[in-house]
This record gives sequence, C-alpha cells and structure tokens, in this order.
Amino acid sequence: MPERYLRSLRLLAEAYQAFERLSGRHVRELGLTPAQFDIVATLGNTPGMPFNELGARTLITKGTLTGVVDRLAKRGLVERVASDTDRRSVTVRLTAAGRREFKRVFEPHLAHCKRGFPDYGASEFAALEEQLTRLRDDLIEADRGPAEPVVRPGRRSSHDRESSPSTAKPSTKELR
Amino acid sequence: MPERYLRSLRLLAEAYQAFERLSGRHVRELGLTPAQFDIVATLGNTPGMPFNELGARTLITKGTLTGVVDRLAKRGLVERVASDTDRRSVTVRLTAAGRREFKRVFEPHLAHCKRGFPDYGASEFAALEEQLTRLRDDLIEADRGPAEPVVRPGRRSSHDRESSPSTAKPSTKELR
DNA sequence: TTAATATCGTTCTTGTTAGAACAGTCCGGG
DNA sequence: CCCGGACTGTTCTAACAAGAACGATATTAA
Repeated sequence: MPERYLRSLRLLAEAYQAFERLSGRHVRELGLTPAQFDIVATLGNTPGMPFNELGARTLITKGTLTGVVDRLAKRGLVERVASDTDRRSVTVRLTAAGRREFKRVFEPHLAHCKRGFPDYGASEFAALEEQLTRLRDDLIEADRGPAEPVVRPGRRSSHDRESSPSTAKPSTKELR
Repeated sequence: MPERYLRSLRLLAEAYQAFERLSGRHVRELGLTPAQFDIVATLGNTPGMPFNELGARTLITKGTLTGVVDRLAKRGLVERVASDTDRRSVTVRLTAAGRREFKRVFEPHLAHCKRGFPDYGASEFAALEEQLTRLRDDLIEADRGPAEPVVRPGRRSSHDRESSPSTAKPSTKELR
C-alpha cells in the first residue's frame, strides 16, 4: 500500500515545478535567470542589504549567493559595499543600471505569474495558505525535531506564523 | 498592496524546500543523492523502463538523466539494456546490487518522510490534496495558455483538463 | 523509395545547489 | 588582555538543472 502522504508530496513537487516553469521561462525571456531575478526583485526599492539577509529572503544559500551576485556584478546590475559597522559584512545594492533593470522586469513578471491564479478570491487564497502553512510548518518541524512526539499544550492556530525561519536556532549541534 | 498571490507562492516554495531538506538530508545519509534515490525508487520492483518514461516519472529532464544514470551505472546499481524493438531507445533497470540497494533504502526513507505528516487524517489529506491539485493545474494551464483569456462558448470548470498529448502519463502513484 | 519530420538518448554550456572547509572578524567570559 | 566560540562571506567540489545542438533511428506521406 503506497502510503497516502506520497500523493500529497507528489502534488507538492508538481505544483512547485509547474510554478518554476511558468516563472522561469518568462524570466529567461527577460534575460535573467530565476535566481538573478530574485536578487534584483528583492533589492528593488531598498538601500541594499547584507548577504545573509539577502539569502534569507530569497531562500538562496550563502555559497550560491556569492556566485549569483558575482554574475550580477559582472553585468553591472549590483555592487558590493563594505559595511562600516561590521567589517565581516558586505552590503549588496542595485546600481543605477540595476534599478533600471528592476523597473524593466519586475511588474511585467508579476503580471505574468499572476496568471497562475486566474479565479482566486480572498477565501480561496486563505484556504490555500492555510494548507501550505501547516504543511510547511510540519515539514520543518519533522526536519528539526527527529525526536519523540512531544506533547504540546495547545493546538496551533494556522496563522500564528511570523517566527522568522532564520531565527530558527540551527545551533542544535550538527552531528558529524 | 503587494499582490496576495505572492504569499501563496512564498509558502509553496517554503513548503517544497522544507521537504527537500527533510528528504534530501536523510537520503544523503543513506549514501545517495535525491535524484539517485528517485531513480532507484522508481525502478524498484519493475523490469526497467526506457529513459523517457523514467524521466517523466521522476520529473528529471533527459539531459540530466543521462548523467544521473551514468553515476548510478558506475556504482553498479543500474544498467543500460538495448531495446530490441527500437534501437534509439535504451532500457534502464536495476542490477542485483541495485535491487539490494532499493530494499535497503526505500522503506526506511518512506518512514522518515512520513514524519512530515504527523497528525494527518483522511480528511486533512483530502483538503491538502484539493488545494495542491487546483494550484498545480492552474499553474500548468497558465504556463501553456500564454495568450489572452480566450472567450470560449462553454463554461469553464476548474478541472476540465484538455488532453495534453505530451503529458498523458498517469504517473501519480510515485514517490517524491 | 524518398524526403520531410519526429523521437531517442547524448553531449555541451551556463548556471544553480548543498555542503564542507576556510580566513577574517566580532563578542563574551575569564 | 586574551581566548574560545560564533558569525561573515568566499572558495571548492560534486551534483543537478534547463536548453540547444547533434547523430542515429523511426515514422509518415508523397
């Protein structure tokens, strides 16, 4: 018996990859890769931000981020600026050309992706978000707490989120 | 107002990546990459299958598949067999060692991933699947019908899938 | 049969990804 | 002050990903 949850996982993967295709194809037509677009979109209308924050927002890990920023810098769209308060930290921000690029691609791409939600109303977004939020939280929890099922006091409401994923103390010593 | 659907997309990405971490980490501890596990799991308990079918089931594109199968073959887990009906086609199947590997990793990994659904009952799976199915179908539809909303005579239900000649594979009982 | 077309798997290129190791920096307690 | 531990971004490696070009084969129609 092939376990019910496998169907949900399959659907999750298919939905995600469908979006990646929908979004990625369009982004490439605009002349950027998906990761590059994420960076430009995240930096748009901001004064720039350090690597770690940029990585947290775009869900791109730091090792990858170095390379993506390298390629964007080579194209003159972003620049690295040394932080004056922390010499370890580097601020990444759009150049003038980067801001033009942002204006060129951002709104058109959002409009394109919006087509993936043709008939959604408020209640339908709410239902979708509720399911995805619970799934995400359960998956994160399973990944972090491999231990026994701890009996917790109350049931969790579906929208008490907002604990930043970056705050999720990963210092739970990595075994190795 | 930064467009409501962006929140859903963010949740989709977070849920997907949470699963990738949960699954991927465990798979790597078992000594396989996620893609390699997918191949072994898909070939398990089958007489083997051609590249294109294997790619459709695992959602791995053919260019990537060549390399993944190469590495599995180098490790002696799979082998390429020439098709006797179509000389372009190559059947991929598990070797004896591959079948042992399948037995070693398959069930344990399923048990591991199951922990991502700790308290799900039938109705909760149904609710999740309903949301994911609609989302997937809408995203696929948006990717395929890039043109303006064509006004067609009939009414449009959310699941009037037009038969796509390319993806007629009812492969929805696979893992991952 | 022949020619146009489609499919199959491979190869190549560019880019992304996770993970580990690393050097430099920061911060806290002794 | 100094030291151990934590953090920052970089580098390296192995692998995956998407797309295009390719050679070999198959299919179809003229």
